[in-house]
Amino acid sequence: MQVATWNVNSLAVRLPQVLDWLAAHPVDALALQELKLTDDKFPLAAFEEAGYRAAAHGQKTYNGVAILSRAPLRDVVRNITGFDDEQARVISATLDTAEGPLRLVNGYFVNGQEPGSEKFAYKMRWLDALQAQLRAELAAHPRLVLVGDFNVAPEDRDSYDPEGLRETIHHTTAERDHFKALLQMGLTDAFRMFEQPEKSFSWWDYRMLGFQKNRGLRIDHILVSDALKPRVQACTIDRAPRKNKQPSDHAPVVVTLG
DNA sequence: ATGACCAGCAATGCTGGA
Repeated sequence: MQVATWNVNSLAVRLPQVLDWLAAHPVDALALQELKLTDDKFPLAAFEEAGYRAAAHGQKTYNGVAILSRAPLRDVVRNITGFDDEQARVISATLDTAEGPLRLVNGYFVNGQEPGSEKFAYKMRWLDALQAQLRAELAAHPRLVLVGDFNVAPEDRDSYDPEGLRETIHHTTAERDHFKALLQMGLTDAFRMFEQPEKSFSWWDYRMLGFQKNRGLRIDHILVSDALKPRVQACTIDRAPRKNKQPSDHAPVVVTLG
């Protein structure tokens, strides 16, 4: 089976591209971020016609996440339990797949703008809360996948300019330590289980010909639990949608589980 | 040297993204 993640930067604008992509890549589940729309505007019928069930957690203008799944969804949890948050950034669900239940946690991690800022402090608090949530989720659901836009480039090789951008947003030691903490609780970065091309990125700035010059970051990730790790067969970034007219600035990431 | 793009909201200029 295949699970994918994609920050679409407005589902209202990107819906046709998402449907086109699903037609070409009929993944079993797709996690979306940055819907930028309320749940009453979520295009459920269009996804159902494409063969997917869906659970969404949206808000006006900003953020918003959703899970699409061919298999039935249950036990949907919105946001982080016990963490009071105005922003719609997390949705979790159990997928009843043919291979058994799979817990999918989909996050649109806080950007954080600039180290030292109030938004960065919120990012750190949010990451602390997410860690606690994931410990509980992992204890309850050994077969777990954490996906989304992490807004963290975990290592130097995940950035087009690791020296020039050292300790700037997405590159700080504090953010990378949070990412490492996720790995230490028994999650594995599926992309790095395989040999990958150098300068593999999942996001490119709209400005400065970022994509054309491959000046990007790898900030969209798929982490698998220990129970699922032996089943991971491939993990790739699909750069093709970034070449579309009116593209999202992010590309989809896809994991194949045996 | 600087800023350069895109989306939403709302009303033309701002916020936020990364």
